[in-house]
Amino acid sequence: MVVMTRWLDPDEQRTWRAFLTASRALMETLDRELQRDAGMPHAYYEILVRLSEAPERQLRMSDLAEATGSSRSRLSHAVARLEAAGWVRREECPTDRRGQIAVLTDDGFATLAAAAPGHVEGVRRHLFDALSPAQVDQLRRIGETLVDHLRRS
Amino acid sequence: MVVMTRWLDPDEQRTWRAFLTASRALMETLDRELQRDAGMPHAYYEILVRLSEAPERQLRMSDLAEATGSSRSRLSHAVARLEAAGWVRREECPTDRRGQIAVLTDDGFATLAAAAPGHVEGVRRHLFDALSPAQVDQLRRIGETLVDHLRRS
DNA sequence: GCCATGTGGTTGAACGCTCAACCAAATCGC
DNA sequence: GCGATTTGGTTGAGCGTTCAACCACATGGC
Repeated sequence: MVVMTRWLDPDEQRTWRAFLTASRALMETLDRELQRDAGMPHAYYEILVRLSEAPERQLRMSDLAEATGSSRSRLSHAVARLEAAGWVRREECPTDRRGQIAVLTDDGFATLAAAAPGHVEGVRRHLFDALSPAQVDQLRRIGETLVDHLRRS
Repeated sequence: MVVMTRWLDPDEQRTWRAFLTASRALMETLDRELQRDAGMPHAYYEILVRLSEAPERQLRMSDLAEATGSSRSRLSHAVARLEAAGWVRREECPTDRRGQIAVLTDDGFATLAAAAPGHVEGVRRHLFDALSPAQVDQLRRIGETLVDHLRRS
């Protein structure tokens, strides 16, 4: 028998569109704010954040790619730009001669520190201020469930 | 007094990162699937969907931009590509000589009809299959709340 | 040891998006 | 009516991402 498509019912339809519209609008808003206030896209901000949280403010390229959920290629291009901006520096890896280590510079840290309050404020205004505490909790569970689900497949 | 940043508490932090990771991973997965199976990015698919739902399968450029939540510029570029692919055709607007009307061609409709089952299946597999009915409901409310909130600001 | 395979990372082309500048037509104010 | 402003839409440059191809080094099997 032919496999039938399991179409979305009207409720699922509504859910999917609301989720799509909301997440896209939220990301675009935050991206634009960050671009305006800190001169970098959200993806680059996240790279700086992950580096700032790592021991000695440095990570192997592949670990950084994993942490930010980006491809090696994307990260490679991104770090090239961040390096040109003076916010990140590449170092050789002592234990694996193929490896590269991305290090957050003082300049990069200062830029991140300057950008963070505005960005956090944006996340709060555009996301958390709109939701009840119960909804925040629900969103966390949903998000974690999805991450888990997507990682397995 | 200096305005203090309302930092995210650990729970909010977790929520934000889970949401960020989940929505990005979901969009990337669906985008890749659609690119592979239908030769178009998700944004273009959505344009075709909106046109297919409109009366006579046509919409003014600005209405289409509104419906897909994209800028006029983005839509203009996108429709140019869709037109080159033969899936959309531009027509003059009879009531406003500045206006352009995007019309879904038969070819575009056929392409959409061919792509839809696979895409819907993907949305179901990657999103709805992971969530309980209660969570789907929660996600709808959260999404609609956010859309509303973002539209106001 | 040596070849085959896998892993870490980079590169360049193609593509989609953003932003600002721009043109044309419609609408407003008087 | 007529100039000023607004609206609808396009354009091109610049940027970030993707994808496939690639190089260098590491690792496993024999």
